Amino acid sequence: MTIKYFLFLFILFDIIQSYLKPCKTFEPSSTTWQHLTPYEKEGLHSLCTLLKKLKEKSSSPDDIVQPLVLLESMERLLNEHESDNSTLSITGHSIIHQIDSIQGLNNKNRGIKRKINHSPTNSNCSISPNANSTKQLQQQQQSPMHPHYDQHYLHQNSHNQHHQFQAQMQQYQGNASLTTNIVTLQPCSTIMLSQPLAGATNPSQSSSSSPSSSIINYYPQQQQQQQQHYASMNNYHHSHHIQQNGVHYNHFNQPNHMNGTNQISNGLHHQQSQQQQQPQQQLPLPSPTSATNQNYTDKSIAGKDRHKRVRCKMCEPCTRDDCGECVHCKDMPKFGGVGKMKQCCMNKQCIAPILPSTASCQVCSKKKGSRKLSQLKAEEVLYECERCMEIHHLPCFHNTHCDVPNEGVFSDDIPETWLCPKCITAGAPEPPLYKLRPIVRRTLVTTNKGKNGLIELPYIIRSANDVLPASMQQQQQQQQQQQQQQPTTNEHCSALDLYSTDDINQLTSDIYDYDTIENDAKKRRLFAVSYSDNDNPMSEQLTLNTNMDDVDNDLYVPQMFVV
DNA sequence: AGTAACGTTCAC
DNA sequence: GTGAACGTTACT
Ligand SMILES: [Zn+2]
Ligand SMILES: [Zn+2]
Ligand SMILES: [Zn+2]
Ligand SMILES: [Zn+2]
Repeated sequence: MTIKYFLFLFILFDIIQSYLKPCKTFEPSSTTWQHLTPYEKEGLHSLCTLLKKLKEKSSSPDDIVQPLVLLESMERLLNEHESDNSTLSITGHSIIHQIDSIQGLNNKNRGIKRKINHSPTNSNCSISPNANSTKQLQQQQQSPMHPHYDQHYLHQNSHNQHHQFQAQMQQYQGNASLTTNIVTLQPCSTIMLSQPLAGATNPSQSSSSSPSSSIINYYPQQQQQQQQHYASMNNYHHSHHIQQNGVHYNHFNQPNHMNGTNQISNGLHHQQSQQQQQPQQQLPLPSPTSATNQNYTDKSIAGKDRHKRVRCKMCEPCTRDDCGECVHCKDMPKFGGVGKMKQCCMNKQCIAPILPSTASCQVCSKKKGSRKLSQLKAEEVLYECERCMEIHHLPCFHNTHCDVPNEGVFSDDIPETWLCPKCITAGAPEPPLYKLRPIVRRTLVTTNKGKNGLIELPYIIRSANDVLPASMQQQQQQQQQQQQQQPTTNEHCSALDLYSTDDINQLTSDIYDYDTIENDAKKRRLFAVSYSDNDNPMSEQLTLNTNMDDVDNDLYVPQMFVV
């Protein structure tokens, strides 16, 4: 016991000695004076007392070579740090959350400044650039600061951290030519480095666009509550049942509220939608009425009605490894990033996104489950409508919508996707690409399908005499089928024909491994065509039962099905 | 519970 | 129009 005890003591002494050594050369007035925390002082004090006692008993540990000297230095340290300000010592709280510019370096303030809940109790303290009053700092923690420090953020509860921050900033100001790096490693320590961490960033160069800012914080700011507005796509169907002939279309009230995916947006953005009835019109009209943001917020829709698509894990990109080089990889913790972007590696974007196993039929509520597509019987396959986003088993759909005259049309590009008879009947206009799910849109873009990957409305667009007798419909279906097999005018064009050179450049510029993806897409198209050539799909459809187990066919819904 | 990453929101 | 951020969903 005693041995352990002394060993412990010795280690403590050692640590304290080495820790305090650098401080001896500074005066308390120096800006680099290291203030001790109350705990350090308390511990030092008790150690000091203990060593004194031991010495009086002449039983000081053998491992302490010069107990007297040690005792002296400890006492001196205690004296020197008598008046230390504990608020300037290490507090365990990170004081800097985002600093991109120091003294005009890297002035650009990047990243999102989320709109803060404007409640006065909000404790976030992004610093307002034009706030000059320091009173508010004490009143609320909305921390305005010296204007010089705008674009910098403090954490909450930062009255004392404010001092810390200023103390550190003073060092910068005092050493205009010297670049000192503050690295907040974790909430309990802030370490000052005299050189940049990675690479030898020349301080004199850092006024340029060097991405490595002088202060690096590995701990992001306390996360603000992000109020997400899920104007669920399922909003769409709420009025759907009401109107049979009218066209429901999501119109755009918020042209600036768009949907981006990190780095892979290809210029197509998803807009917030609101349902609107547009009787007998094909084209969406922007609503003249001003809808507020609240119109888009429907928290009742949260949760189960929100479903997403997931990667198939079987296509070629899905089987790749994280490249470790793209922005998303670099953001991942496993590659040393902080994990803010939370996106899949750009090199392994799925080209056949599927419904998740949790997706369920809107009629019978049965879940898809973890079975592969090829293991399901045809009537067990769930299909999501490309436009209304509803998910149904085909039998369930027809059981509940027997009044809907048209037949569904299936996508040959996106698994488990169709254009439901309701939407066909309603003549829902083709959604712009940016209204698709990012993962779906990406697939269409990377396979060079673009808008041609969208399912076309079969009848209504073509002829004015829409209402056809059932037999005629049957005929037309067959025609459609044929047209699909012998590609339609649209598909007839090679993908390159469909885009201007500029478009191609636009498309290709963002695609990481474009050639590979394009080859995959070609293979897929070939496969789809060959499949539908073999049999007469028309006669097979209803009894199909997806007996394609010998082919690895999980990813690809064959060409056009007619239900 | 922990991790991956999708979809929405927002700043620029 | 574009990309970062981040809440949320899906998977393990
Ligand atoms: Zn990557
Ligand atoms: Zn995939
Ligand atoms: Zn069902
Ligand atoms: Zn639909």
